[in-house]
Amino acid sequence: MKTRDRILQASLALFNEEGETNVSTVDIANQVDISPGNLYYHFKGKDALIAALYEAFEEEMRIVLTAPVDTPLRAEDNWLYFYIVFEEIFDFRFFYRNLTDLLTRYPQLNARFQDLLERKQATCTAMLSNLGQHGILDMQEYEVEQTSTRLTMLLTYWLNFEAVRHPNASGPDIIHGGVFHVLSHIAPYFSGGRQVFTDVIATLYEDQIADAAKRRGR
Amino acid sequence: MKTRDRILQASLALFNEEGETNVSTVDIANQVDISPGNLYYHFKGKDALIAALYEAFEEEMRIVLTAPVDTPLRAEDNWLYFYIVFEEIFDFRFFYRNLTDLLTRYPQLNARFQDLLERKQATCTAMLSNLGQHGILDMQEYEVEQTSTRLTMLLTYWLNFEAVRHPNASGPDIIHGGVFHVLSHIAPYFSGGRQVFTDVIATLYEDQIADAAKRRGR
DNA sequence: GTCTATATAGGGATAGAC
DNA sequence: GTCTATCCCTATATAGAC
Repeated sequence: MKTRDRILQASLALFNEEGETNVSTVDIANQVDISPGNLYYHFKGKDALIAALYEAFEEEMRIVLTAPVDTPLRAEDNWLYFYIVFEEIFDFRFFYRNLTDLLTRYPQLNARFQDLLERKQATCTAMLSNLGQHGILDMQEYEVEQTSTRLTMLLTYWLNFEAVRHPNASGPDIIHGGVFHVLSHIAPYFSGGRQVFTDVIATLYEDQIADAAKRRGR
Repeated sequence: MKTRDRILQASLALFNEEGETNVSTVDIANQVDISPGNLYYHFKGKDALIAALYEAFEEEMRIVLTAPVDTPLRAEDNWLYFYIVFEEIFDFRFFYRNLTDLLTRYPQLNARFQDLLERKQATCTAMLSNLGQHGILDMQEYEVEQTSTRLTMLLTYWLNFEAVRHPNASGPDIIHGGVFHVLSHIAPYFSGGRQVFTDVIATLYEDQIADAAKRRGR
C-alpha cells in the first residue's frame, strides 16, 4: 500500500480510538513507522490530513444518503438502511466525538457538515413521507418534519451518548441500539399498531443474531 | 468579590464561550486581571478549576432533578420544568460541548457524570409514569423506559446539535426549541389526542412571548 | 495574596542531507 | 520519498520576591 494511504488509514484508526485532539503527528508517524518529516511530505499538516479524511467520509455519506431520496426503498429495507448510515458514521466517528470543537478548529468543514446534516434530515423526511404514502405510518406533515429533526439528532449523537453511558460496549451493539431507538421513536405512528413495531424488532434481533453468528464463524 | 470566585466566574464564562480546550490559564488570568501565578495560588491547576466548577454544576442539577421524583409536579408544570433543566445545562454548557473528550481528560468526572445521566433519566421516567397514572399520557411501561432514554439524550445533546445547525441562534431560542421537541416527542402519547399537544405548545409560546417582553423591559 | 520571572514539556512544522 | 535534526510556539506549572 502507498505511504499516503497508510497514513490515512492509521490516522483514521488512531483518531477514532483516542480522539483527534489526543493524537499528535508524531503518534501517527510512529504508527505508520515513518519519520514525522516524511508525514509532512505527504500532508502539509494536520489540517490537510483531516480534510482528506473528511473528503472520504463525505463522499461515502453522499452516496448512502442520496439513494433512498431518489428511489424509495421497499418498506422492510428501511430499517436495514439505518444500519448502513450508523455504520458509516461509526467508521468515521472521530468527527462526531467532539464535533463542536472540531468544527471551530477546522472552520472549512463547518458549511459542509451543516449541509450533510440537512441531507440526513431530508433523507429521513423522504423515508417517513414514503412510508406514510404507503399507509405504513400515520403521520401529519408537521409530525414528519419534527420527527426527522429528532432522528437526525439521534443519528448524529447516539454513538457519543452510548460512549458516555457504556464506555465498554461494542460497536455492533451500540449501532443495534441506535436502530432500535429509531424504530421505537416512530413506533407510535405505525398504522398497524403496536404489533407491527414488535414484529419489526423481532426481525431485527434475528438479523443481529445471524450477524453475530457470522462474525463468530469468521 | 473574592478573587477565587472571580476566577470561577470568569473561567465559566470563557469556557462556555470558547470551549474549555481553547482557554488557557493565562487567558483566564488576563480576564480576571491577575497574574497567572496568582491563579495557581487559588487553584492547583486547570484540573482543580474544572473540578470546582463541576461541583457547583452537580449540586445545582442534583437539587433540580430530585424535586419531581419526590413530589410529582402539577401536570401543567411539567413542561416549564424542562426549561429549568435546559437552563441549568446551558449555564454550564462547556461540560457538554465536548463531553467525550472532557471525560477522558478528567476521568474523575466520568462516574459522576454517568450518575447524573441516570438521575436525569430517572426523573424523566418518574414524570412520564406520573402523567400516565393521571391519565394524561397513554404509555406502556416499556414505552416509558425507551422514551426516557431518548429524552435524556435530547437534554444532553440538544444544545450541541443546535450550535452546529444554527451557530448564531440565541440561548433562549435554543432552549425553547429543546422544550418544544420534548413535547413533540411525547405528543403521540397524549390521551386527549393532538389537540392537547397544540394547546400546550400555544401556552409555551405565550410564555416565551411574555419572557421576551420581560427581557426587553429590563 | 499577589507579582515577575522562568522552567519544562509537547506538538506542529521546516531545512537540508541522503 | 524518506530521514535526522532542529526550531518555534504555546500551555502548564513553579520559585521566590514583595
